[in-house]
Amino acid sequence: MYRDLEHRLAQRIAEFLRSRYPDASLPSVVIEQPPKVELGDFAIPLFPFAKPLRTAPLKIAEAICAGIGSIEGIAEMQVAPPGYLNVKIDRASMAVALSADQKPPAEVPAGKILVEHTSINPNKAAHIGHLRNAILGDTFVRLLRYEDREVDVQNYIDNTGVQVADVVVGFTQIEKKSRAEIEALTRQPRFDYYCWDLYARVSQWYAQDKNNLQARRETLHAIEDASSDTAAIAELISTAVLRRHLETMDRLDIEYDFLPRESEILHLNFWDAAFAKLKEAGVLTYENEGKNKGCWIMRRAGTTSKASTTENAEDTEEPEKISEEDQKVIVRSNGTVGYVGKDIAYHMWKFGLLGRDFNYRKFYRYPNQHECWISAMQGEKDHPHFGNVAEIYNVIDARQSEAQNTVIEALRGLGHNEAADHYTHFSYEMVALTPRCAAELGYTLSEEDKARSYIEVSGRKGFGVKADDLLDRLIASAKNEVDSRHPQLTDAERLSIATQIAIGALRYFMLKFTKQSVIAFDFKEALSFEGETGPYAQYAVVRATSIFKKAEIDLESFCRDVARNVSAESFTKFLAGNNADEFWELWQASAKTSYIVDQCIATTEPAYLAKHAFQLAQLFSAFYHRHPILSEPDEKRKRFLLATVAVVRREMIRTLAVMGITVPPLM
RNA sequence: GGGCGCGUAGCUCAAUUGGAUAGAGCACCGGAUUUCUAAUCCGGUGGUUGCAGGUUCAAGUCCUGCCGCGCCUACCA
Repeated sequence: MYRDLEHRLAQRIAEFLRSRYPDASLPSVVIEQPPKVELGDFAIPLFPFAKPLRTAPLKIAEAICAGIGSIEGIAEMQVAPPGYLNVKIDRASMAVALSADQKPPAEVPAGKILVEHTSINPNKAAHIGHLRNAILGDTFVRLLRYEDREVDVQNYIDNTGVQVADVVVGFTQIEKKSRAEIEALTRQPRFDYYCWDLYARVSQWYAQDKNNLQARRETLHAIEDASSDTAAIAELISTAVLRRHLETMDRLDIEYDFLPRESEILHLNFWDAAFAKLKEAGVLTYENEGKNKGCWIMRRAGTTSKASTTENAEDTEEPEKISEEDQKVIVRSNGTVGYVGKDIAYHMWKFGLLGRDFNYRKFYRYPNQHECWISAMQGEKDHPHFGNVAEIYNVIDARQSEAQNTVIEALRGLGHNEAADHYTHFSYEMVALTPRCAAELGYTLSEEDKARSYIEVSGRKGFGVKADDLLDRLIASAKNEVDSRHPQLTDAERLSIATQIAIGALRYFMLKFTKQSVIAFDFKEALSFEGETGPYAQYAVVRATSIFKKAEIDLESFCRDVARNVSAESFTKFLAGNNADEFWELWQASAKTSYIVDQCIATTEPAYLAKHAFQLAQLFSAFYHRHPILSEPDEKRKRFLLATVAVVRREMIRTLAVMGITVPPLM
């Protein structure tokens, strides 16, 4: 609604200026929000137009104001020094539309979108860093689905890499466990915790004696032979840990559609297909000398050749030499392909550019019956179609941006500029621990670490907060509160509420920071249920609902009735006039949800959504406190206040739902 | 050394991507409920936006140079 109106306004102003000044080349019309509600709903700064039009900004504003005529949905325009045009929405008609939950028709762009997130190495328990990834990714998926885009969610599983090999080494070399014993262990409830500790021990074992690293090399090699016992053990472990990850994420209501695995990328020869194309296009070059002698290399992303900056028309004869430090090894001198190479092949598949496909089988069925598929050597005959998408988003932390850019450059080198342009590295910063938090967890810190503002989590060292532990703590903490507030409920009911609160707190916490900010994790902040938190927003919804409950008004029929029978006049009475701004603020904020969703998608920044949820809740809480509704004697005014609550409540629930947060029946 | 990013209130973070008086939460101080739930609300204290220049009608935001911090920079993934 709001988004639509803003768009129309910008268009009309641009048209007006074009017709008034046909010869001038004009900058685009920027619309922003005035600092205070009294000033209006939209503000157009006219300073950028002063020079091209050779007219003072104020004069331009006056000209628009006087000449533009009426615009549907806009009530009035005002000129504001030193050069703004402030625009007010026709409040009553906007309120009528909002009450009826009208949505202007929007055309949904064609083409499927693939979002890849989570992608945890299946060799240990998920930790808070992985939670940030999964929550950002899942929220982005929900944002896209809110706009009716078709989305596939993929979780890439690196089941043949060093990290899995290390845990295999732990079981076979350190613990001397047999395959049967390991199989029994995988059936333990939290097998991933066992691996967490073991993985840390393996790292220590390597550090003790460099010769121990030989075991890693041998294991890594053995895993590649799918028929070996070692490969079977690796498969056993990685599959069991993967299952645990899916369970952990399911606690947060995060689901996947497809799990492509590195083992299939390897054994279905994706790389061979990609390698041939990359060689043919000259993206990869064979290195004859230096430290990378015998490797197939690519130019490292972000580095530029000296020659290409000048206008060298056609120098394809002589592929220019990449300096050693700008070389990225894709295929090692022993012929094995590295991670980036496999990623290039995988991304060619994503865009349908590889000419090969996975085989698929069912892997995990969610309690809601949703089916999650996995790549396999022998697949099922009937399966959904994955890959071959128009657009991709990879939720991967900022440390991997160079690798991501290398993949994009490879696609460009192959001539797939269209694909490269629709490849978005959804980059975010890591979650680290505050020194206080680390100490709390029982780690001894060096003096140097104590002085830092945060310390990086390390799976290798077993240093971090496990996702399930954090969730358990959040639930326990919320349960304490619910127990004392609602002793009349059954234990199961209280647990269910506490769980919703815990998830609300966690998801909000991970989303309130902008992506590029490192989260210095601290239990005190993460466990907080007050102030700018998920529970604050949930609580606002609960209060809104309880008004209707107490009055024994059925919310749905009330909304239906308002939508059908309300007139603009009945709203005007309360939304116009001098003291109406405090009410209008609620309606205006409620109107913005789609606008905010747009913004989140365009900037790949879900934090704006969290801000929106908080703003709605804050406005509502103040309103709730100031205006007793049920005791309101004026029936018409009471009805207006209820209509206000109903709309704000609806938008809060919607916004929270996009963040993956549900609202408990009471708190 | 090179690449990417960060530096804003005591602490943790925002700032509609260059716009009007830099805003929230926490902490601290003082207040509010016989009322629809106090996981709430209202008020107060708190700022030379790391430093120095520059561009612009307008700079926390862009450019240059410093200072400090983090990450990346393996024939690991």
